Amino acid sequence: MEASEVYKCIADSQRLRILNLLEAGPLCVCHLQELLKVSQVKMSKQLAIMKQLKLIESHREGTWMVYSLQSPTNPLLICNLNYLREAECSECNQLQRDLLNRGKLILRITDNGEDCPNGVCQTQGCC
Amino acid sequence: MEASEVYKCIADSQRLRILNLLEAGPLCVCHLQELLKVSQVKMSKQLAIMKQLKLIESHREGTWMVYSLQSPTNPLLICNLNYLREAECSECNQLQRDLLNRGKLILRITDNGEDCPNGVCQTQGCC
DNA sequence: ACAGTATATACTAAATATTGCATACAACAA
DNA sequence: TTGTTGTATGCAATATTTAGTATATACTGT
Repeated sequence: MEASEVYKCIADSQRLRILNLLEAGPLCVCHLQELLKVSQVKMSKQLAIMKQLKLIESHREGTWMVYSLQSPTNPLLICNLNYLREAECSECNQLQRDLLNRGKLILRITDNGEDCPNGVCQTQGCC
Repeated sequence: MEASEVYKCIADSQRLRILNLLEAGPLCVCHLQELLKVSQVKMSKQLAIMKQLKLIESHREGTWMVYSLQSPTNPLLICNLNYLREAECSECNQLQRDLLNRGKLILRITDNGEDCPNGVCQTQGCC
């Protein structure tokens, strides 16, 4: 894949945030929506864009669609995620906060026994 | 500066090529035009975009405008240029070829004693 | 078969980015 | 001053991206 396609993708900070979250583990659409506080339509479209680029992949679990980084993961993407996690800018701080919120979300789901894609929360540190 | 602004900038492969060339040393507009085979208007506009983002800076030498990476250089930009120089994709190969062509251009200029911004070719490995 | 939940897509309007032409400006040389 | 070269910019046309509404699909439970 061309580098510029990856850049165009991560030039949108919402998409960057999604990729950052997915690098930590798979998530279903509704939880991504909740973490990013974004409408269903928009989330679905963002995911479709990245799926088309083969940066992410999805599988169905009942009515849920669970998304994860496509393996083998794109090295340019990983390179940039690693860089941004250490860097200082408001977007970078957001990426950190997102990961913390992901942790809280998973905790809440397991604690409350909330519905979640089949066994994913327990077995894969998600969703 | 926000990361997404850098990404939006380098998502355009022409701008990426310009930045790659400038990382090797300063160049004036007409030589950038020649190396990228692009119209004067377009080159000028691309440079204006990157100057506004403070990724590059310029100074005048007679009628020439000489552009270089703004120092301190943007670390995210450098990180990506370094990555792409080692990577395998058609855009990455283009970056390599551009650097070779830059070498040939400088050689030709010094050999032929072509006009060039004052002393730049001799003293700074350019232009 | 029907209703409900989760997700995707078609279509449209609005916002942004890109392109090219014409023109302006800045320095220089005659 | 005038002409020339190198470069920048205003403007209009075009292309691309984004955002929202409505609707469709896929699965589940009854």
